Amino acid sequence: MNIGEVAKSSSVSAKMIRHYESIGLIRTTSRTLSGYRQYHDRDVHLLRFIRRARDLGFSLEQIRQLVSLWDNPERASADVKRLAQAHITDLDQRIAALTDMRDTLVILAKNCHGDHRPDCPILHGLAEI
Amino acid sequence: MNIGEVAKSSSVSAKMIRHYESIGLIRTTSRTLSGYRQYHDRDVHLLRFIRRARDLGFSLEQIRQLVSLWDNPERASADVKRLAQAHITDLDQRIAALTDMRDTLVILAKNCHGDHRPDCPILHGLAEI
DNA sequence: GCTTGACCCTCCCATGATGGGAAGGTTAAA
DNA sequence: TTTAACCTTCCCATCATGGGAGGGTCAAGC
Repeated sequence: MNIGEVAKSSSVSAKMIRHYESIGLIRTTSRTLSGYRQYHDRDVHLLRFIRRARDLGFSLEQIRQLVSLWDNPERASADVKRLAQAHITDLDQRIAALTDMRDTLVILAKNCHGDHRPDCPILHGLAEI
Repeated sequence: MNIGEVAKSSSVSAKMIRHYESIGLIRTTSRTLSGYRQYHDRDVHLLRFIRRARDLGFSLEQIRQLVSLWDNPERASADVKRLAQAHITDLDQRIAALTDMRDTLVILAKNCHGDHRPDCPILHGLAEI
């Protein structure tokens, strides 16, 4: 399989596949005589795994660890769970931060007439909170 | 005032103040003979305004518009409100995306024993969702 | 008057994940 | 043989922020 086909069936762009190779997240693969990368089914599986981890918001550094656990039949599920829970905590913090922003902004916007007049509690709030 | 004092009282780092100047978010300021930037109280106010807008998650591009509205006594509050509501919508989308990730991950983690055994629904989920 | 430490200056580089695009080689079908 | 659709590497951009090098300036204490 060439990189384009793998990209299509894994939903990871060719650009990203090359990038993941360059940072050592996936192994270098064999090449044809003309230099084209050659892939197999197992590469598609790995890239799908990576893609799903990305979709869940894991960083590439975390994914590196997840892949290594995935690859290791001797792993302890506790190690995986620890990674997942650290990420859940991080997500919770980010959600909380965004929610705080949102709530503040909603309050400010609620008091703004939103008409032709210049007076605006939003600008006021930004200037004087 | 030198840049360090402004940085301290606006909570915007000197590094960022220079950067904001370089991208035209704030005006260039006068200099001493030796080249030190000189600031006044109004600069501190502007930087605090910018800092608060950043704290609410506005992008520098949005802040550029907010600053221009803030500066303009003829503004219509509707323009400010429109900006704010676009940002609220954006925040809501980001919160929803992160919450989806979190919920999926929580479900996966709940079913994971988290012990010494290798079997792990989290890895399973990533490999086969 | 000189040293010293705390400032300030500009310039370049790094982050994290992703994409754009240039310049050029390869393949397969018409 | 042409052509279109591939592939290659390399460099640059995003966004907001910081680190650090290399060097100039200022003020306080001796």
